[in-house]
Formats: sequence, structure tokens, C-alpha cells
Amino acid sequence: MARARIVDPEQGPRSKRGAILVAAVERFGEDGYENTKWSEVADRVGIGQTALYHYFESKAHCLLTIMRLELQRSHDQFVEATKDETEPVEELRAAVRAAFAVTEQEIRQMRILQANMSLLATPRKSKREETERVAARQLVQMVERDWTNLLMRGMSKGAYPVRDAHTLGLAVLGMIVSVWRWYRPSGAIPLSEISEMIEGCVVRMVAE
Amino acid sequence: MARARIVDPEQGPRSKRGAILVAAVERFGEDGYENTKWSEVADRVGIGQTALYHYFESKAHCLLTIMRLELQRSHDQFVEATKDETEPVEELRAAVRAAFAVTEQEIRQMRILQANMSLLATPRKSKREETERVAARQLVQMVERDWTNLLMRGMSKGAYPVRDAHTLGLAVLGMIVSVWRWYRPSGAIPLSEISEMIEGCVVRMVAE
DNA sequence: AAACAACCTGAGTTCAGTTCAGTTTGACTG
DNA sequence: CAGTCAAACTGAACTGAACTCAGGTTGTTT
Repeated sequence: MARARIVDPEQGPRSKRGAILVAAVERFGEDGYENTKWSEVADRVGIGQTALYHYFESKAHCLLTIMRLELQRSHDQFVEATKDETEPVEELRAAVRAAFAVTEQEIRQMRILQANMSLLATPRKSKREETERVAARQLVQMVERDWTNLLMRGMSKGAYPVRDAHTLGLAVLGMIVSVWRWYRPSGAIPLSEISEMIEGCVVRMVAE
Repeated sequence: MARARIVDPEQGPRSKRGAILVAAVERFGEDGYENTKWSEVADRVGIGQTALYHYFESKAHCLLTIMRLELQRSHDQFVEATKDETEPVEELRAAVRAAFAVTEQEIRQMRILQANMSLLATPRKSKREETERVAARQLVQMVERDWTNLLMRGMSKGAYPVRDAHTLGLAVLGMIVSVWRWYRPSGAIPLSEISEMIEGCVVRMVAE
């Protein structure tokens, strides 16, 4: 499965779309979306601010694109990590580990996604923005279903006690993504340790 | 312990500060902060938009005030709920239940708090905004410490296995607050059921 | 080398948030 | 009960970042 990439080979050779997304991920990820001037992104790429509108309809359209790409990647990574597992508890562990097997850019993208999640709730006025929003929303539901289905499989096999799989799935997912609110690569605790701690928590939550 | 109230008796009798906060909580909670025009809040209160600046230095100052008040309330409620408990697992359960014993307005305030948490990360230019931001940040740390301390007490009493109490506390807190991202009073699952599910999850995560 | 699409720009517009320069309201004082 | 003062308020003007417009440039293709 091809992982969703910021740099899209579908674009023309002169296209700066990829560069804009990379720059936007850096700025939105470090200072936050609202705190970042759209013109700063243009400066970083080395083009005038109006040139941005050749690639994105608006600043929000760029943000929504980043969010959709990250959601697509998360979903793909979940599928990839769990496809060969048959034993429920191992499948659960693999899914958690996959969620934390990310690069620094992907950490920023997760942070952007979490910080702006509420943007997906209300319709957008422009067409292209709305398309990205709806796509992102569907991916959110898909990721939620990934977890719900994993839990239901384990429950029906008798490996986990039977509980409301949907609510439990949201709780597990909520705990995992909450890490991106506070984790910084420069922090005291390495990500591997956090991953192990969360893995243990999830297993106890679900399988005991 | 007096719970932090939106309507502050310290204000003069003619003051509309409380009414503004109530209106802002409604609008920010339903449509989101960015999606809400500051003038809509004024309309709802029944004053001109410039009158808002008599009470708040800016739209952001109002938001930060709402966030601080909600954090204060959360902290107070945690303290209130756990002060009489001596048995660690019961104390843990009481803390989780307290986190979900909220009114509809408080749910909106939690939603606003969660959606705009990243605002607390970067300094504000104006003095009064920065004061509120720093106060809110300290309350976040206080709430984190509430959980960390509860976990450490339980560990040192031998009631919970010893783990990194800080990271575990953040995980527990992250799971609890993540509920406010998706829960709606109109939804299919009643809050009491969610509360019970999370309570069980937290106990298994921490005490097993 | 002509044609065309992709890519880019400076000047101007918009709109929500904010400031300014006062005016009104009502409680309290002498 | 007239005068005073601070709290509360207002319409008009300002600001700055997102965005639009009306074209200009670049590189590729035939």
C-alpha cells in the first residue's frame, strides 16, 4: 500500500505544491495555524503570497489538505500494521506501536490534525475546501472503524471481555492521539517509552 | 470550596461581563471560536460590539478567561471529589466520576477548552491576555499534578503497580478529556454510560 | 517559432477585530 | 435635589491578514 505522501508525483515538475505543504506543516506545526501568517509560508517557499492561490484556494484549504493526508497515512499505517496479525492481543499491540512509529514531520502533522479537528465539524463555503473536509471526515470515521472492528474481532474471538466496542474504541483512540498535544521530540521522555506505556494501558483497558 | 462561576459577584450591578461570558460560551461551544464573530456575541447580549471592549481587551482575552474559569472549576471539582477518599481505587473512581459530573454549560466550556488548548502555548502580546494565559497554563499543570499525585499515592500504598506516574497521569487525563471532542448531549450514548466505561478503563489501566 | 498551459506578480479589495473620541446612565455626595 | 464621577456605552474610522483581479512570465510541446 502506497503511503500518502506530501510530495505528490501527480503534480507537474515545476509545481511547488509539495514545498508549500512541507513549509505549511512546519509553520502550522510549530506556531499553530492561527498564529502563522499565510504570507510567511510563501516567504519560506520563496514565492509571492498570491502564488499560493495557484495551488490552494485558501489557507484553510491547505490546512484541510494536510489534515486529510495525515488521516490517510494513519489509516494506511493501521491497515499495514495489523494485516498479518491473527492473535487479537498481538494485533492490538501492533496497532498501538504503529500509531507511534512516526517521523518528526508526521508528529507535526498529527499535532496539526489534533489541534484543528473541530474544523471538520462545520461545512465550508468553497467547493474545494468542502471536498477536502468531507474526505477528512470520512477518514476520521474510517480510523474509528479500524479500531472498533479490531476490538469487535477480539471480543467475538473471546480474547477480550465484551464491551461497547465503539465507545471503547474512541477512548483508546482518544488516549493515543492525546499524546500529540504534549509530546515534543526535545522532551525528557523518549517516544519509545511513551509508546510502551500506552501499549500496556491499551492492553489492560481492552483485554482484561 | 467555592466553584469558579461565570457570573462573578465582584462586578458592579450594571455589569454585563457575566452575560458576555455566558453568550460567548454558547457561541464558541456550538460553532467554535474562529467560526464565531465577536459582534454576534455583542448582538446576543444586546450591546454594540465596541461595548465588549469595556469588559474584555479582545476576543482572545474573553476566550482565555473562559478557559481559565473552566480549568479552575475542574481543579476544584477534583479536589472536592477526592478529599474524603482514603482507599486508592475508590479515590481514582471518585476522580473519574467527578470529571463527568458536569452541566451542559460546563460541557461546552470543556469543549472550548480542549479545542483551543494550543492557544496556551505561545505568549500573548497584551498584558491582560498574557495574565489569563499564564494563569490557565498553571491551572493545566495543577490539574496534571492532581492526577499525578493521586497515582503516586496509590503506588506508594501498594494499591497500584509502580509506573511512571506523570506519563500515566497524562494518558488518563488525555483519555478523559478526549470525550469532550465527540460527546454531544443529543447523542445516542448517555454520559453516565460513558463515565462508567471510562471509569472501568482507568481502573484497569492504573490498578492492574 | 507559435501556441498554450502552468506558474507567477503588484495593486487593490474585503472583512472581522480593534481603536478613537467622545456621549449617556445612574449611583452617590454635599 | 443639583452636581459629580465612574461605569457603561456608541458610531465612525482604522488595521492587517486573507483574498481577488487583471494581467505578465516561463517552459514545454508540436
